[in-house]
Amino acid sequence: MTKQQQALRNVLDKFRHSNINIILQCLSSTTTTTCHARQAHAHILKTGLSNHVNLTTKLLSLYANNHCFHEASLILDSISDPNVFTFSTLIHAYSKLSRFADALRLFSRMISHARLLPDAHVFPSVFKACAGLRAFKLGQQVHSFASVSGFALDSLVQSSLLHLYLKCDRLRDAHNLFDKIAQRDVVTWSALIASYSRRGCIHEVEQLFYEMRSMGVEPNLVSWNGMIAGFNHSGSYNEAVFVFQKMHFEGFQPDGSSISSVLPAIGNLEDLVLGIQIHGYVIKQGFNSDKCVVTALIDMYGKCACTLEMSQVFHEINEMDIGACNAFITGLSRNGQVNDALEVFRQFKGQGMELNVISWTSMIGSCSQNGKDMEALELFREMQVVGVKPNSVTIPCLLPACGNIAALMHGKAAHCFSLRRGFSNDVYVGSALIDMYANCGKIQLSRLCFEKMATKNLVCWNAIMGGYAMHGKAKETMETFNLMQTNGQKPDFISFTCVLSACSQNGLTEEGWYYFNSISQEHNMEARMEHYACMVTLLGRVGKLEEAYSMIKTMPFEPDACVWGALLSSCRVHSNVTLGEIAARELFKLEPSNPGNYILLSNIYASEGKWIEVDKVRNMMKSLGLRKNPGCSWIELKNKVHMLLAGDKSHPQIDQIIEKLDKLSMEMKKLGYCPNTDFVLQDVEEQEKEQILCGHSEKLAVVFGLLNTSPGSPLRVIKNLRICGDCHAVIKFISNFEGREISVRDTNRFHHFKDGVCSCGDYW
DNA sequence: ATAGGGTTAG
Repeated sequence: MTKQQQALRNVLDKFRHSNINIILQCLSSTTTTTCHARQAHAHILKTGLSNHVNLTTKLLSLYANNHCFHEASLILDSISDPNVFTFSTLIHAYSKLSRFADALRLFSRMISHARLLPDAHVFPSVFKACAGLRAFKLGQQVHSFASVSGFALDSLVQSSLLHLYLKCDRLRDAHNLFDKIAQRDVVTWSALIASYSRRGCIHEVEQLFYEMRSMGVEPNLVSWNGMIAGFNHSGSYNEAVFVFQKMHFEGFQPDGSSISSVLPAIGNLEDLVLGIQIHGYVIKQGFNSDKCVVTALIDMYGKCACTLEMSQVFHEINEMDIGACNAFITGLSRNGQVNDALEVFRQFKGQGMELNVISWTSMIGSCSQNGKDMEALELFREMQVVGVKPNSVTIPCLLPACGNIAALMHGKAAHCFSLRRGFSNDVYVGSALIDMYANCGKIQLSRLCFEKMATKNLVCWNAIMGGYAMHGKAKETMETFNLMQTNGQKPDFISFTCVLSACSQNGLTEEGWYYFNSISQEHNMEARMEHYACMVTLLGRVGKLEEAYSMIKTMPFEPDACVWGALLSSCRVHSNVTLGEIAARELFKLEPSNPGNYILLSNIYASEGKWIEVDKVRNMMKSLGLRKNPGCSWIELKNKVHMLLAGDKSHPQIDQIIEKLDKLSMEMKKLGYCPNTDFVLQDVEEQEKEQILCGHSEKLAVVFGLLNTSPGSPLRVIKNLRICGDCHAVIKFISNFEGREISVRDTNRFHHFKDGVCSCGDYW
């Protein structure tokens, strides 16, 4: 080869080199596919430039960023003399694509086998890998190594170490480090803001935001987004929307992150108008391919009860995403379509969709909130069979299902599971356990759980008080109520409902008035509907019907069916026709098709011998098509029941009751009627009722199961059976009612009672 | 080649 030829070759090489270099540079700044990487690779091989480290490093990066880690590591191995650049590139790619263990392995290979001294640039990727694996100790070792290598004060190293601390929940260490960092730029500040915002510490977020401004660091889009997310996590939805608008006003164009942070807030505020505006913006800006944005949109429409719009957004998705599916499932069950949700869930599963812990948890939660308790238990089992690990959120979703059907063994199993997995200190898990044990009739175990909890928040205190109240333990409820305040925990409206409910069940008028008045006088809060309802029940129970009525009249809001129902059932007990008529009239307006109200009124008339009025109510029911209800024919039957029960009213025994019921139902059947459970126990005192029920739950379930009852009655029985703690009886009982309709309001009332929120009404 | 942000379950 002549010198000229050699020179020409060099020029050509250089030309090719810069050519490929330009191509690779272009590729690295755009979205590429594996195909691009292969073409570039072929080009490099053809031109014989594969010994140029800078070119192969770029190629390696191209492969790695397209998830072709096998090719990338082959290239690394093929380079005879790899430098820090090459290693860093691959480490960075591993970290970026969440292959944290691979990143750390390669880092270790670089410093031990290749004996290369890293520069400061590689540390952010390594710390990110440690953070991703929550490997705090390993991170500290890497930090020591960085310090020995002379990078201790490098701002890159410090910032990424801060990130590691934050990800590993070392907030205090992070703050100390933050104070030491000399050059705090917008990235450092934003990292801290984001970390506090994830925890919902909105005061810290606000403070940091304004502190950074006063230090002359102007917040960027990421800082703003962190602030929006912070308000969102802390439940300050109005503020989240306000900050979003303010950010826009200050000239920042919201990006996908801003949208997905603000949409949940809009959904929680049910501000559909704003939600639709944001949807428009999403379409205009082309964010509808962003998975988080789409998920947040589905969630928002679900929260605004727009199921059609929600389905539309969901079905327009090109590439299915588990987040969107989960939001869709929850959206359906949130809007009372739990059967559809279950069907969709099964479909996803059948299609081989990889359901995650959120999918299973939300489905379990939907079932246990909608009376599908057995399904919830089955799903919990199934998720573990397919290898999805339940987490600390799954347990509080599952436990209500155990409580609803008094499935004590399942509840205990979930409790043990929580202990093993270390969830038992979680306040949500603890409160759900307290609630579950109370529902299964094991109030002592509730108490034990409560006492074992290291930290107690308002929810825990309310849970134990609700348990006591449910078991009619007024003394314990009041003691706990006082204790929570000496422990510095302020009561909320639920706490008051618990204590008032306990007072009302036990007829403690004086105490009831004291707590009721203290709501506004001592605690500067306003009494809510349920508090008034408790008071009406209490006054009604002790026979102060006029006082109860004047309470209703002076209520600052329109009384609901629970309040009038409480008055009506008291009127039944104390045979007050005048007030009974008033209450019934209101109830007929509020719930025209609830037969229970008509029955109660006719009960009152009958007890006063007003047979003409009884007939009128009966005709009213007939004209409304409520004929089928067994209560219609109650007068003839009631006398028979009373005759039958008269003999041993003081201490009735279950066997005798069953016997009488048998006789009764035969009599009734002869007359062409079915007995109503309300007959059986209506004149028995509460305390006695529990005595009767206790220990005889199964028999009772069988008896009641045979009866054709009004909608309220099965709920009453379920409650009593739950307090007996007899799972089998409850299940048997529920299965008797499968397919029969229990109205939504009844179910709500039932749930209200369960939460200790409502003690009123004619059912309990 | 270089750090920071978002969604869905209580």
